Amino acid sequence: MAEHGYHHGALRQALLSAAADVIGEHGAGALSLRELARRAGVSHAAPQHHFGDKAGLLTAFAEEGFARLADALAPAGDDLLELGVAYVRFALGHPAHFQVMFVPALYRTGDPGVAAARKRSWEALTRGVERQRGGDTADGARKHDLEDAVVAAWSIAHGYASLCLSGALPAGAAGDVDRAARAVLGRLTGQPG
Amino acid sequence: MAEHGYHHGALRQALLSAAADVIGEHGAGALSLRELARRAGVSHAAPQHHFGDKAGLLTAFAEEGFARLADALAPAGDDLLELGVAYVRFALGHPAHFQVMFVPALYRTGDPGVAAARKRSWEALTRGVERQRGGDTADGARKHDLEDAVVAAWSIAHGYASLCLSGALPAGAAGDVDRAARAVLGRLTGQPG
DNA sequence: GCGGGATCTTGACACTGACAAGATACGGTG
DNA sequence: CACCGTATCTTGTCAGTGTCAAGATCCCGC
Repeated sequence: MAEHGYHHGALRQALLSAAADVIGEHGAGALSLRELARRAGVSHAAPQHHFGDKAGLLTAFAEEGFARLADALAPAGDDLLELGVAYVRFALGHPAHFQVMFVPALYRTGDPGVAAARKRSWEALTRGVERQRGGDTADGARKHDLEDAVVAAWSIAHGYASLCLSGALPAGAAGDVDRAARAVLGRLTGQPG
Repeated sequence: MAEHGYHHGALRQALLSAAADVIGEHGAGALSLRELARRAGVSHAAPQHHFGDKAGLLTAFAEEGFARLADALAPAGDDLLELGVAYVRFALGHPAHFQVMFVPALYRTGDPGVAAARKRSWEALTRGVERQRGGDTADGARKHDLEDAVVAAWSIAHGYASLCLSGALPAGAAGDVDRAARAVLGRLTGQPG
């Protein structure tokens, strides 16, 4: 599985994996195709064949992220609070992916693969809100209201995750992710304490 | 005020201003000191005298951002909803600053100036939550609860702003920022419609 | 009016992303 | 098995960038 002379065998995945390490440690700005090639033990231009250019690599990286997010959200079913907790857990568990996914300047957001994976995630979120609100979304007014509710739920989960990752929060949340996330996200769904 | 032969006169501010343009258009990753120098009409190494290195420039840029955020939050007083709206309005009105401020890998987050400006912003946010909850924060349990409430409020405002900027939201919010923000942020403070 | 420090320039070096052309390995076809 | 086409990887090159070092120019206080 390694040490082939010429062909690496699984270079594409190796590069994506190395990218997660680098971005997680030093941020997306410090990412270098040549550094990834070095880590994978191939020549400096090898990545180009698989991804075309840097944006191509990050596009694949973002797609991988959205796919994993949708997978991480699935077990939560349609329980809104659990969806939020799963969202936060994904962000803190895959900081590099999360970081890239929401910076459109880094990759080609219109890429079909990315769009499909992103749609899966959005649908998982929407399902949770629909269920919590009773499920009747027939008339326009209620539909508009539903969208606001989805955005609100997504916002608080996304914002909490972002603030955690950016180190802006006054520590605390470090150890017990789920509990802290629940305490914050619970504010939205009703239970105040 | 311009066209000096050797001395630019206000290079530092000109560079920060140019940085806002570039980052706003092409993202922080596309920022180039040489490009900034070109836009300011100075030589390629001129920025170094004012900022030392790229991280130095972005540190100054982030500090400017936090200072402007604190200023933008001040008029909202201690009205929690208005604070949230002001926060979102700042983010959408200063996308470049907002984008840099919350990516610690880009600059020196420990810089004294940055820390001070950030503290001002945090205090403005906390004030709003304290007032909405009645003001009694004496005993420990309630204090802990207060912190959760601050984080929740900050999270939803920050998350909504981030999602808007990342283009992840299904359009809509574009035209009427204040209304859309109010509809979303209102979910947290109680009024459901 | 002059000296010193702040401001800017010029020149250089290593590193990066991208391109082009060539080398090597793999898989199917005869 | 021999062969060829293609996917994969390499080597070489170029412009652009960040950073450093040394020098030029300007402004202010004395």
